[in-house]
Amino acid sequence: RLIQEGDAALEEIAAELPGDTRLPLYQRLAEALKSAIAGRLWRPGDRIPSEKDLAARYGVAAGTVRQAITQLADEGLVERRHGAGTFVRKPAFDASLFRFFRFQTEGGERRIPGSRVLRRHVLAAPSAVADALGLRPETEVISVSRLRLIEDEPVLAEEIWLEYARFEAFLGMDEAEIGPLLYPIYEARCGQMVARAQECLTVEAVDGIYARLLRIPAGSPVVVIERLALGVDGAPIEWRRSRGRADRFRYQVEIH
Amino acid sequence: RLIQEGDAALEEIAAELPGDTRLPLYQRLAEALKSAIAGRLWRPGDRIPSEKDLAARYGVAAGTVRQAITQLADEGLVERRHGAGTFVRKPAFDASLFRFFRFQTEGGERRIPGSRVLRRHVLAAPSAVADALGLRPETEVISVSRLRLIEDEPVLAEEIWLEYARFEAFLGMDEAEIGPLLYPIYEARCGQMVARAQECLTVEAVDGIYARLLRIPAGSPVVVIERLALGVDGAPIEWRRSRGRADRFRYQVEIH
DNA sequence: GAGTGGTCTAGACCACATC
DNA sequence: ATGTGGTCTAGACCACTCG
Repeated sequence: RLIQEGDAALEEIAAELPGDTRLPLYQRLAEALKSAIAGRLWRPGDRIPSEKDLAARYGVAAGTVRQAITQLADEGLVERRHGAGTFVRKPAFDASLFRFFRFQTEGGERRIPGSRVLRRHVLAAPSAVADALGLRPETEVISVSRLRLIEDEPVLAEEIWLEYARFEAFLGMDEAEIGPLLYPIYEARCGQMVARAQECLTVEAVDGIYARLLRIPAGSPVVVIERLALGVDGAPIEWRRSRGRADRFRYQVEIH
Repeated sequence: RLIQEGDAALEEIAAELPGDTRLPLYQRLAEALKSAIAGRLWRPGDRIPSEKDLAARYGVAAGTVRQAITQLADEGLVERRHGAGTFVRKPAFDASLFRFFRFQTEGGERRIPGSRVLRRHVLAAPSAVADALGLRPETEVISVSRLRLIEDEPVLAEEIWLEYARFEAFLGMDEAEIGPLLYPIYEARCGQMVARAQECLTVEAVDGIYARLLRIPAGSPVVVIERLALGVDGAPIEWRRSRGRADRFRYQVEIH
């Protein structure tokens, strides 16, 4: 069957997929699949329907489904396994931040630092925070202070900002319930799934408060990492500023 | 320069696809296209033959050519322009390094810093250099010291290492001929084309020599950028270590 | 208008994972 | 043995660029 402008059959099929009909089919399909993941219809670890199934369900060619899934795979939302199926990926961003640092734990293995939440409270968003999170000024936000340690040695001091309306459940949690990784908690308790993040790295001289937290002399250089975590739909979820000792910083990039 | 029918360069390419027959067709085709770029049959800025042409010349389906070119595009070797053609990209890595730094030139515009070559000489490769460049120990290499400045203010001190056998021509150049960007020179004078690079960033306290070059107090923090530049075939071409003031450092990443 | 890349279809066969 | 993703073909039409 040939597809032509004004084809009645196409109109019918296209109506099943949401979004601007002028957009390519595979992009609208990709959006539909993302919604299914964002809406937790398909959860991390799940196998999604086969490409053939999806093609039949949406009434498109297998190649089109393939193109849509390729986009999800490129964005890291999904993982293909030859012969087995396509699976929703479990995000693990907290671990990725620590690729930036070398924490010599005797053997030099990579470990997820422990976490100590120092403070959680609610306040009207400072303008920088409202800006980053895309909120109206004065929206209520949660501020979290947190120290991360390896073998009782502080390696990173973090301030974390969350929209109160979305993260009220986090505020109610007992401190003992909060493990070293926050994103699984966001997902389980608050229904907020982090899909990707942007980070900005700079170097500063550390001030008194953070010097004390990190147990280094005031004025020592620290690497500052500002992170904006985004949901599957691209909306900001969390804004975070972390400080770590510059003398342990190490970061690798590929340039293309 | 356009690649045209009857072009000698094109004739040479039209042949059987080399490589392991067990590999997917599109990968062997991608390799063949890369060779044409590495061998400078198609040069930066050139338009390569159309997908249809390539399909006909290699006797494969258009979709297979498309898949191969997609791979080159993903690797940044080539750029597609809808309706116009597919073009070999001109690499511009020297500029990309300077995205890491903010150089406030009054108006805040982005500028390529000037270059002052301080020293060029030949010696037996130190083991770290031989390692990085994949050379046998004691191979002769060229060491280059270089300072980069904006409005007469030093912003970056670089040490650069090149294999003597490949870069003899560079050593013979007059200092006045050497502009701020080295990679175009490598390409024009030495036939060495940089396709991509790996960088590793750390923070150090600056020692006396570099402090003097950068005109900052000894012991100030500097960001150290180690770069390994690779050719189209993935072989190491240049190893470089640059030092810049930490207080002007700024770097942004997307995490997926 | 001619030529280019971009989207989409339909179907074949293969390599791999799982049962 | 069955079903999955991976490769490949052949051809249609669309959207865009350029002379």
